[in-house]
Amino acid sequence: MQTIAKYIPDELDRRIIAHLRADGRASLAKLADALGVARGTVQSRLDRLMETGTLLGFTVRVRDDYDAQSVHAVMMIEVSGKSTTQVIRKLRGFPEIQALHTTNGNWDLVANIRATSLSDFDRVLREVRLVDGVANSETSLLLSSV
Amino acid sequence: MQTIAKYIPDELDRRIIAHLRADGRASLAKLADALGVARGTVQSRLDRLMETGTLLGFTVRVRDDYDAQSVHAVMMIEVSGKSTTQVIRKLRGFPEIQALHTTNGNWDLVANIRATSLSDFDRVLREVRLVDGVANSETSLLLSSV
DNA sequence: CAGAATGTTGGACAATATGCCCAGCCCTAA
DNA sequence: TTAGGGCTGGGCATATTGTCCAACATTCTG
Repeated sequence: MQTIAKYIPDELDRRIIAHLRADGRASLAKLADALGVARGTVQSRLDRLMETGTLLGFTVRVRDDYDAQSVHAVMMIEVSGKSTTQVIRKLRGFPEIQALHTTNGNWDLVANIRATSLSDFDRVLREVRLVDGVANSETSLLLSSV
Repeated sequence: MQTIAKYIPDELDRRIIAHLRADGRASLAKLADALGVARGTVQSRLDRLMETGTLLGFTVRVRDDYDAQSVHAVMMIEVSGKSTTQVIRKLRGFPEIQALHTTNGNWDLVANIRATSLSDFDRVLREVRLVDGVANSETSLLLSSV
């Protein structure tokens, strides 16, 4: 087994992240301007933050009540063999998978799924189960928040 | 006072949002390509989604342990008999339970748990299992966001 | 200490992406 | 039928990105 040293963001990294949290689509030029550093610096920092996994990606903030009429579920996934990394890469391609976590115990991955309709949801489930390396899965539809 | 009619996103809006959730920095051209519509369409839709407040803004997804080292888990709960309502009431009293959903299938409830330490987490698990009406449970520690 | 490695800077450049405009087309409501 | 709204494909100027580079400062290392 290999020990992966976690990248520790420094002051500048944190300022970049703070700005991106407020505006995830800010251009590198604007960020560099706001932070008082060269554009290339922001660019390389951002690359590194992504490579090291400190930043997982970019997303959009949606109004709270947006998901009212959507299908929400949690899917537990068992991965066969050592293909976890590949499976993760594949699953990250599903826009319906809102969050993806590794886990311990009976399962290997926990996915948060959101689809726009039951048929859409059904399609996603089928597709996920067809992903190479997905050995088994168990899905719980979240019916209501209580 | 003026009544603001809430803008109702249609199918295309929702597909745009789904993609942006997966990649908030995707270019309009790529989105248009992926969705099979003209770039101008995506551009005007996105403008409208922002103007109407359906979309609140863009942000970055940061690795879980960036802010604090907290323990995050999802707990599947089976309730015995017809005591679901009572169990829910009890569980809602746990500050560590961030979200609680009813569900179908093998389990009755899905709880999102966040604790500040492993020992704290352990305490919560024990207490939940002691709640009257909780017949069975299965907890998956979420190790990392991927 | 000297040299190497790393990071930042300012600048350059081509390739992309954006913002804005247009005319034409289709559909729906009046 | 007419008007309005939305989508399309296109054009065009500007902004942004990805990628280099040489120069300089700082840190690490033997």
